[in-house]
Amino acid sequence: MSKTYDPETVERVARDYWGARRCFEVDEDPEKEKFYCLTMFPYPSGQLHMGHVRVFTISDVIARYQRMQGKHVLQPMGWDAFGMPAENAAIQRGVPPAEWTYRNIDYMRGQLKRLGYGYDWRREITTCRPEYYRWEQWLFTKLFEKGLVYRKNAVVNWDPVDQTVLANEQVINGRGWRSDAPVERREIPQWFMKITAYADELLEELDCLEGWPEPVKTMQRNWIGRSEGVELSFDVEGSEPVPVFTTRPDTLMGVTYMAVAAEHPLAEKAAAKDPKLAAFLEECKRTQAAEASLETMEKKGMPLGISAIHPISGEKLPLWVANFVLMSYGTGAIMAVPGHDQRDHEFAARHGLPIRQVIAPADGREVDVSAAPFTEHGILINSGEFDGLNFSEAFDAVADWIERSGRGERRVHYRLRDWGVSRQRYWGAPIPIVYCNACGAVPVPESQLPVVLPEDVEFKGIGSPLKQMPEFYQTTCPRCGGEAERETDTFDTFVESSWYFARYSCPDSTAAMLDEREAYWMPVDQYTGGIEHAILHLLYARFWQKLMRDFGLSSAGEPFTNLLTQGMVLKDGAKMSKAKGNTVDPQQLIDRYGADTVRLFMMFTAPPEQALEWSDEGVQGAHRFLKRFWHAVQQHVEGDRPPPLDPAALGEAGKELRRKTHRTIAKVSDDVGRRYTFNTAVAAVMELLNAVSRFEDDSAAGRAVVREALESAVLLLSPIVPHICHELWQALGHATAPVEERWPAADESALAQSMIEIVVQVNGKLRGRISVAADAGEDVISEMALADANVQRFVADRTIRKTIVVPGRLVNVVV
RNA sequence: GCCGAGGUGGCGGAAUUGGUAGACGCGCUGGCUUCAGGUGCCAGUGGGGGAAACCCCGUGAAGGUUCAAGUCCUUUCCUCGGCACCA
Repeated sequence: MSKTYDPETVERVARDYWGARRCFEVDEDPEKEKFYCLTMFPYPSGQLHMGHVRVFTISDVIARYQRMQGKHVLQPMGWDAFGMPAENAAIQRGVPPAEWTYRNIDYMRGQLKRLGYGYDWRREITTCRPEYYRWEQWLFTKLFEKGLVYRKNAVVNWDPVDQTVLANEQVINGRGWRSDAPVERREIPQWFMKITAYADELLEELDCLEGWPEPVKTMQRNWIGRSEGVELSFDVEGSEPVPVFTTRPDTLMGVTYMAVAAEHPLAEKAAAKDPKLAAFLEECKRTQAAEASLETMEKKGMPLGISAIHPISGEKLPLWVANFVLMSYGTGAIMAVPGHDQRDHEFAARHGLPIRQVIAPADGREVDVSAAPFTEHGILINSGEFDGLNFSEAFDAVADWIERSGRGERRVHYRLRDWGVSRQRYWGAPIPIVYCNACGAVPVPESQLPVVLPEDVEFKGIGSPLKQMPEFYQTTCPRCGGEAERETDTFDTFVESSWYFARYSCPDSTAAMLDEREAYWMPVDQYTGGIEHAILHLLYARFWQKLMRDFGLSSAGEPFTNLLTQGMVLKDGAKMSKAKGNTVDPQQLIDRYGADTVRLFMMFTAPPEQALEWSDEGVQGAHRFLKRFWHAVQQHVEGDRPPPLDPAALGEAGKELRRKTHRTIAKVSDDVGRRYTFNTAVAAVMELLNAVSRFEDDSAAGRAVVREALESAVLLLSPIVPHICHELWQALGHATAPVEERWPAADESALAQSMIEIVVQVNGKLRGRISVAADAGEDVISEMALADANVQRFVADRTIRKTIVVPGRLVNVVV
């Protein structure tokens, strides 16, 4: 064994060993317990960033640990290869998106191999390949037949200068990022998937996902946003009645005005005769479509000049158009109760509309609703026959009244909206639809799939190149054979990432989207990825899993049994990003220190769910530890090989080191296997190695204890720093490799201790420590505690009111 | 605005079930090694007092529950993330 630690060589040897033995290639084996360990696959942006290294290392540690538990572990890797950056690169550098993407994939694959991740590379998936996306096109056509997809108008950000649709990301302060022109909201026809048809199931099954973090489930629950209420119609002078949805029918008598969205037909009808109003609607349509900006902007509005009629009182209610009412939620119109709703109150205060109290606090408090709305549930007042009812009584009474009068009914609404999957972009999977003048929108038949995206394109950045390619869009109708045009929009890239996890089980299947191998591997046992995907990706993936189940492609209803969401990598307190210029290139660190140092730093610096603060000194510290580890083993193997360990022959110091070894095994097993706190696992092994370096018994028995400690440390660290552990394990005289070894088990007998330390408190403050027999009774312990000199000083002649003994931990004397 | 996470030494963090606050590492200080820089090794390191034994203070802020609170409750301040076309 070399005297100095040379990561470059050590890591090459380990990699070659794993590669030659195909250690990470797995096929279905019904005899063995499977473990499917997956990370969210990367977008091939060019090179790995620190966030990638972090998430892949976390997953690789779990996979390698599970392997050492004897499980049959699948860990695949692939590329989420469609997306906007490829188009931007094409515009900026004149490289076609496909070429740019494939080049990036080749480079990043090399980086992943260099980092030593245990992937089954035979299963690699690249989503921009027709053999992959043909199956999502296929499923889309099946969904079309079942009525689970449909086309309707939806709002996009439109850049009037570049004549193109902009992503929210490309809108900066309301202007196009390239043209700097004010962005407009424009309605265009787009394809939607009916995720709302699965809203209840997506919501209810969250309760069964015990392996998911509670915050993620809460976010999904809120996102789905199930609310029970009533839908009712208000008559309008000279117009059709306007339906509204409310979760607070108990506040019906507090309605003082009504408001509709700018896109609402009533608003547009009124604007036809009123240029000022038309200008206001234009202004609303120019502002950004993102919810965050809608919610924070001023509550602007204009009266439509017409009134609705209150269904009970017959009172006239002015109708307004308001920028905070969304056409996409509920009915696009609201009954406004300024006395008991925050937004209605702000709007009423700003526009001088009346505010009326109809709910009083149940505890009899006085509230002034003209100053601030009272939004809690309470007792009805000023509501005629409904006075005195509480929330649920009033809900039922008003809902019954509405249903009896035929004005509406109880309804469940969801915040969740159907998923718009159309993107007016080139670099995505073509939506497999043909438009025929005679037959309308016709799905492409299975025999004509895939609809292949042409990769050899000229890219100018104005609109989608597909619109300039008649050889792509000119076609014949699959139904009538007449002239027809293909859809030139492509899928949202979330479509590819909604089913790739299942496809890893059978990536080479040409006959079907999924085959019988899926049943062995799915669902994923451990899924790891960024918290930023807590809602959209994870919800869409759950939705697609249910679709695949309902088409008989899978028997699993949920795709991911356990979910780990890792934190971001920060530098100087901000997320590492090119825009902020605070990135650190992992490649430079690998070149300088080796993969193990980078992996160790990532695992040691913070627990996986927390944000990780970058530190150059921390990387050096990790490297220093690996050098110390190397030298500890190197020094040990230089001496004579010790005889087998005989626990009975050990002295006190030997027993102590052995106890430390087995305590460390127990702690690291728990930290890595259950808690996923890799930072404390590393810390525990560091403590063990510190104990080894302080241990001075160089006798045969002493060296045997040291050997056990070192061998344990090597196995315990091998999932985190696999290359160096591979080398050290063999240096310690083993013919095998850690990757083939079983995880060590703590020896209960080594943990036993005859004397333990107990802390003594007086009135909750630490005043002394005593050493007692491990099996001492409470009486003996409190007697010894009181005998302690320092404890005596604080007790003195005061009366002891109580003595609390916590076995094995502490005594608290209350005086 | 809504939703979610977080706030502990100079820094990253530990404290797993309400029971010794600061494990482990970084940094810093002193010493040894070295021509020197670096590396390596040893010791110290929350703040204040003390020669020491020890004592007082201390987990964003303010209250509360408890024999005992970083941990539970109430109020509050601040930071970060998501909000449907970034992936």
